[in-house]
Amino acid sequence: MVANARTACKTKARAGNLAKKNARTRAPTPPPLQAHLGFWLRFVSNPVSMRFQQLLEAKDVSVSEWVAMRTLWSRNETTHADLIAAMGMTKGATSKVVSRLEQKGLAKRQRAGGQTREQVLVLTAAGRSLLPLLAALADANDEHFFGHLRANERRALMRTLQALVQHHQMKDLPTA
Amino acid sequence: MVANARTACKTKARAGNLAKKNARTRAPTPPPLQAHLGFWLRFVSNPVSMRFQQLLEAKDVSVSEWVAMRTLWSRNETTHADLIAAMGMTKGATSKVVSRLEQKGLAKRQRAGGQTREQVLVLTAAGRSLLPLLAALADANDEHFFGHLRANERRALMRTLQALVQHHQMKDLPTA
DNA sequence: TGACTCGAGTTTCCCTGGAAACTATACTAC
DNA sequence: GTAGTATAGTTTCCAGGGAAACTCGAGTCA
Repeated sequence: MVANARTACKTKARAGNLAKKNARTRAPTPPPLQAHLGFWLRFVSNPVSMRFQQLLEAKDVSVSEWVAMRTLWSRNETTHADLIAAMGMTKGATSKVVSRLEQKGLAKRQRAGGQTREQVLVLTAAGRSLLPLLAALADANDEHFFGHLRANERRALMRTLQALVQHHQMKDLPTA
Repeated sequence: MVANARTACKTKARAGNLAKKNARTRAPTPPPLQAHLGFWLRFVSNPVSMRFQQLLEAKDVSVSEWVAMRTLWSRNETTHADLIAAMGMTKGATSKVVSRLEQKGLAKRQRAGGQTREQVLVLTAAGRSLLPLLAALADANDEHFFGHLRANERRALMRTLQALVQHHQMKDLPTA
């Protein structure tokens, strides 16, 4: 119970009492992990991401680097702020991703025209030529996991997920 | 191109040539991130997990600790090996989770009967009394994200995800 | 019994991301 | 112009997980 005192310190006596009460009244067995949709989402999402990560590894690129590169590809000029918003990571983490891309020679930081302090980020030639390969890996990974679904099943799943994003106004890009 | 040499070193000239060819032939714009189901899965899964993580934080428990605790709850005797399999983490990471639980007084390592080196892991009284609270948070989180769906929509989503698990024989528990 | 091997669990090292402190540039007010 | 403030981006520190080295108890075979 020692360490639990630390636990309780945030929720104060209320939580402690509740816990005691639950123990005393023999609360029914709580629902299993598998009862939650969140569980299954992650259960599926994890291996999908992990496999993609392994595919990218052969090209010495991480998933977040891929996301950043694909984001830069779409736009002529991307500011660091844009990238932060697009990637849904903190600015610190984003900065580090850009630094890694720069080290690998796949992207460059550039000062915007009028000496502003904002940066413009662009893919290098190497980055642009590598990107289609990475995109192919992304396609292959999706195909591997979802290729056996019928077209309407895939659409249904995608629509469901998009509807959730819409409904909850989720805005962050998944990155890791 | 400097760092890219490093990239190419694994895939050798083949990849390099392919990249060059793609650049030369003006490959069509690769599909956007949003074209992939994997993307949407993670897009939804991430905030769900993150919100759950925040809920758990108030009880000073992490998601992986919750998974471990919920796993221990279900069984009378769980060996460390069982837990590793159930959590889908490496044994090193699992060991650390158990250590944290032990420090917090929520679980205990015990030697199995005959002096074997295998451990049996059990929740402490504190752990058992805390668990229903955590389970309630899991329920609340699921309700928050999926409560607005109709029962048949929820079932459809869950069945789809479970079918994917089945089809690909995914076995790892999501943990982070 | 003693040397060897096997394998359960721990520890160490490294990587990545978040939080927050920090730096430095640009803008505002005077 | 100069002081003060806001903010773009970087750096530092910390936590958690994977990989792999390591430790040590438990069998095996001579």
